Amino acid sequence: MSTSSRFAVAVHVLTLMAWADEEPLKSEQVAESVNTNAVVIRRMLCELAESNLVVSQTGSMGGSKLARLPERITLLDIYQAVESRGVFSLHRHPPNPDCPVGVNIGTVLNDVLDEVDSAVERVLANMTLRDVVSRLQPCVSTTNGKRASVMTNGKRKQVPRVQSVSARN
Amino acid sequence: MSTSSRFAVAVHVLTLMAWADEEPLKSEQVAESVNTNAVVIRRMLCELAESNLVVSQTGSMGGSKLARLPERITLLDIYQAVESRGVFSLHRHPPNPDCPVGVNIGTVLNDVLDEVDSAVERVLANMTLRDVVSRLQPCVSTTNGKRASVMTNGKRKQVPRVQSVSARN
DNA sequence: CCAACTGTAACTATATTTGTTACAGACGTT
DNA sequence: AACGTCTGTAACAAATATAGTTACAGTTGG
Repeated sequence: MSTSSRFAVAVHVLTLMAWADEEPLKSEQVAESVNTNAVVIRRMLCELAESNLVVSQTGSMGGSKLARLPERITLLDIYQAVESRGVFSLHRHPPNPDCPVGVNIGTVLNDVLDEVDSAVERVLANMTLRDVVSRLQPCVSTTNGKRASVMTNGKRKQVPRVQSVSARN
Repeated sequence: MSTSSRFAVAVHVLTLMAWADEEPLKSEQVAESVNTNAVVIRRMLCELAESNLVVSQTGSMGGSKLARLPERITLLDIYQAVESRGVFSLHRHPPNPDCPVGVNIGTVLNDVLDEVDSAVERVLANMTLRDVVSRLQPCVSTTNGKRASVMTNGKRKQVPRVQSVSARN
């Protein structure tokens, strides 16, 4: 149903910034981790900035970092920042108002879909960026007890853009 | 996020059949209420039939009706019949595996998205087609205490296909 | 002043859903 | 058995939405 990976990418981006602590990240660096174009990232960063989740600085030595601590950013904040519409859509064209069902199904469906949306939001409200970073930690190999840097600086091979193997895609 | 109205349409279609009781409906009648093409409806009916929610009969005097009573069809059944994928998608292209965040964010996100999906399913499992019909009733004007028929038989004007006014679209 | 950034517009590419036309096959009716 | 009315389905066109690209103005540190 969702054809959008905006939420996933937004969480990824902000997780990078939480990981980087206070150091501002350049859109180019972020794009390399997400494996997409830097403009796509900058567009998303603008939305996240509008919702006061990140602050960006223009100019040389610029970049973006979290606007507040990771424990104060919930996944609901992120969701609301980048996914405007609810989980489901109603009919593309309005049903026939001359049909007793068609004329009223929208009202009933809206109630149901609102319940669904609320349930989603409740789940997302219960997890913070900090939680995401914590869940990430055990997977990451560290050589010296300190975090590995977000990205190495050297040139890296482009990751091939094959279809993800995840069952979700 | 969801660009698909499949769930909404499926609920609409099945509600029509619940409303029509045992009388089989033709795809053309259903399409008129939904305000779309009959082939779109037939395609969906095939999916609903595969999930054993409706039974269809070919040939003259054919049509489709519910495979079981409305109180034994949950919205979750409908959702699973017509919406294959979860609520959110992961990255369109896999993240950079050379980045400590990129390599593991998918795993963490999958856990979160599974939680979201479960929450959605719990909500949908708690409502049946019968409930939808009940919620519909108070809105429908009946002239004699009996239900109005699903659609009048006469020619009707085509409903203009303007954008729905619902905030959800 | 220059180089390195962000912000943003305009456009293309890709993916997905929806709508349409066409037709084979099923099945009552006559 | 022929006919008209249905479903099932293929093949394709249109509409919509997301993602990716190029280009460039404006900001800022050095």
